[in-house]
Amino acid sequence: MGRGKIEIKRIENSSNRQVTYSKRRNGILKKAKEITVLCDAKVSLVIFASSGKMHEYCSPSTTVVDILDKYHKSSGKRLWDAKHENLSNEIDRIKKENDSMHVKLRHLKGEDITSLNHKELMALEEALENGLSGIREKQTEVHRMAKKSLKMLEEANNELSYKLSSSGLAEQYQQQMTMECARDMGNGYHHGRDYNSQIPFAFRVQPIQPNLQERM
Amino acid sequence: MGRGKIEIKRIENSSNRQVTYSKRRNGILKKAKEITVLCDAKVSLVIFASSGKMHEYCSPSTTVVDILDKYHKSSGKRLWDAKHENLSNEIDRIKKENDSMHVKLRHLKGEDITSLNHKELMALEEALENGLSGIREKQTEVHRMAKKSLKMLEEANNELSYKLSSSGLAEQYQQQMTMECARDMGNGYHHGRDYNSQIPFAFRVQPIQPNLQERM
DNA sequence: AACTATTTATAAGA
DNA sequence: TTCTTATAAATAGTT
Repeated sequence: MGRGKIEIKRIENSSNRQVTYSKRRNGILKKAKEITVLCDAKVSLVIFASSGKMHEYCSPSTTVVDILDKYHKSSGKRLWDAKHENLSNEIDRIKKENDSMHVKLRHLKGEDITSLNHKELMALEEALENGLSGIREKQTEVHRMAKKSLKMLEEANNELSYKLSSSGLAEQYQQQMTMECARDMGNGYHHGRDYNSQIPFAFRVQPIQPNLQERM
Repeated sequence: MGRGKIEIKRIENSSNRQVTYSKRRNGILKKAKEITVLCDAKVSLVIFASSGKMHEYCSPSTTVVDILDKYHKSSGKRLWDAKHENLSNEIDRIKKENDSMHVKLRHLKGEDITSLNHKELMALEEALENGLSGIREKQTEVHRMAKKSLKMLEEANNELSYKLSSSGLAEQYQQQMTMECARDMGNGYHHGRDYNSQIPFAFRVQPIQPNLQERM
């Protein structure tokens, strides 16, 4: 429909193609609007030029999503499923990982080990021993730090007490108590006891290193 | 374009409307195909008649999903996000669970424990000790079962040997060796050794309980 | 569903 | 891009 008849095949001249695209695109959009009004139809039209630029039309009072939902139902073609598939696969993958970790955790806690064979039990035992030794090492270190910190506190307290006494406001009690506490703490690492619980609350002092308390 | 000009407004006569719909729908579909071929365009066209019947066109070598994916990116309109939200939320939830289990597993293996405080270390230690005792218990049990199974084998072997010898085909060697093996196994549970390795291969016999070997 | 008078879309040119 | 216009194509009303 124009000055000459054209064959329906790709227009090789790029600028002609662009012009024709623009005209025909407008034509289709117009037709889409018309059929919508004339015939009560619902239309979803999305056009991409080869350049990548997009135009769309969608009947008033609906959305592309609505149309596609209907499309989905009507065609039986699984529109969303393709998109969902990736997510679903990922969920499956993660769930599997999750389950296997769950099992491992339970095994490490000594639960559900009835189904394990000898080799697996040996591996578990070794893992647990390694874990335990690592943790005890860490605890020893924590204890060492606690002792060190206490020593520093003790010294600080001594100094303060000295200053207090020499300033005429002598107060021996606190210094004495602090020293007693430090002595008690010196007897090595008490497995399973809280150091803090061994110091009367009234004499607990903020550690010099900030946040040290949290790491105990 | 026809015998008379028409106003673009809803066609009230239902059968006229239906006829016009059918004609124009074909027109649009044809135009969509043409622009696809002529101009290298990608088109997704979905039309619903007021009756609910659907027609669609989609450029060759793509799918509606492809087009809509591009639409999605181009328009910035969140087409399936609503649909995906649930799945995405689930993924997030599971991933979090996953991460926390990962951390727990590493802790139980004695890794990444630098950030733990004293209380947490104590709890870990206890968990590991519990796990270890559970597993050692289990191993003891496995060992007991192995011994029992061996004893049964021994008896079976004795019986077989007896039958062999009394049938005139006396063969003492195997019986003797089997008894030696059993004696060696009687000295309690050897931590970290494989029972099977203590039995000369030639004299290993299928256990009476099926699959027992697997559970060792 | 076909026909056809008309309207509409658009190819080519400017 | 936009306008113009000759012509092809679409289609409204009819059969």
